[in-house]
Amino acid sequence: MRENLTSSIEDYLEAILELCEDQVAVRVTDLAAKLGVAKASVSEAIQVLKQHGLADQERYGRITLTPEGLAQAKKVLRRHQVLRAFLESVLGVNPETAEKEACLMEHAVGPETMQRLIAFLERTLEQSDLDRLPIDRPN
Amino acid sequence: MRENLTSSIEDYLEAILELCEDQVAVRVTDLAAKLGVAKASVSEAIQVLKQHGLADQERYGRITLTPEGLAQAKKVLRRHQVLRAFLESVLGVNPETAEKEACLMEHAVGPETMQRLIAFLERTLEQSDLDRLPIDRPN
DNA sequence: TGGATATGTTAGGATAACCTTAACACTATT
DNA sequence: AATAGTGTTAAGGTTATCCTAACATATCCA
Repeated sequence: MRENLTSSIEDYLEAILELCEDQVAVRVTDLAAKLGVAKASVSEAIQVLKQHGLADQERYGRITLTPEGLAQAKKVLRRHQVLRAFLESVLGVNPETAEKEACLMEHAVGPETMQRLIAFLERTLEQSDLDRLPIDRPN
Repeated sequence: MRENLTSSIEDYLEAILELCEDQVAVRVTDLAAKLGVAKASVSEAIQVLKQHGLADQERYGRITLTPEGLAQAKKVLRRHQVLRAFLESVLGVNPETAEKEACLMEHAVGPETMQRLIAFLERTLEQSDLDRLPIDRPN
């Protein structure tokens, strides 16, 4: 189950995590709305996540992440946030652009780069900026 | 002709430019070797580049870039180099990883980010590092 | 409790972007 | 002009997306 995920599947994973935060259980409908795709597309993607052991869902039920799926999702989300913070707070890129490009770049950076980028931000940014980055060390 | 290029097509463009540098004229065979694909795949990609007005090639002839194609290719190559320099010289990422990830990220960053990243490097890096970045201002 | 409404699944396709091999068409070299 | 190298084309495969429409289940409330 450790093959690489496609960008799109990583996006689904990330979206599930984001929805979890305020809604506990994630519904196909909400995911579809958030990602702007048909419910059928979500159902398909969930099958893929299940095959990878990253999500669970019983028939007609809500979607949850497995522990492994949660870990993966957090990594993706963190990559996103760290990249956005870099673009916005270090480079001064327009927030909208930063958001959009972080979304694309998040699928390209590996663990080494992430670790180093975080270290860089920690010695560069104000504490107030860092506080807005939920960087749980273990992930 | 100003639609977006796919990552793959940008890669072809970049490779053509790189081959141009030492070989003047670029052959299908060389491109195929460089990119690790069949010659047929190169022929196909060239058709796409032609449709976009980015490359010229007469039947059975060598490949050249149009002025527009050259400009585009330079942009892609520069994005690559700037990103690699950032990863390697600022973050200290392993050169091989930096190269690989720059290759993925180069398709994700827009002009604003590029401009700001270059400015950042200019105030951060040693002159000796900057010298190795062929940054023609106009592009 | 039994419809109405919302939600989720499945089947069937469409599209796009890749790639390949094999056969053929040129070109160039000797 | 024969050979070896180079480029093209045709035909097809794969994979990852997405969609619509029809159906299945669940939920809610009158």
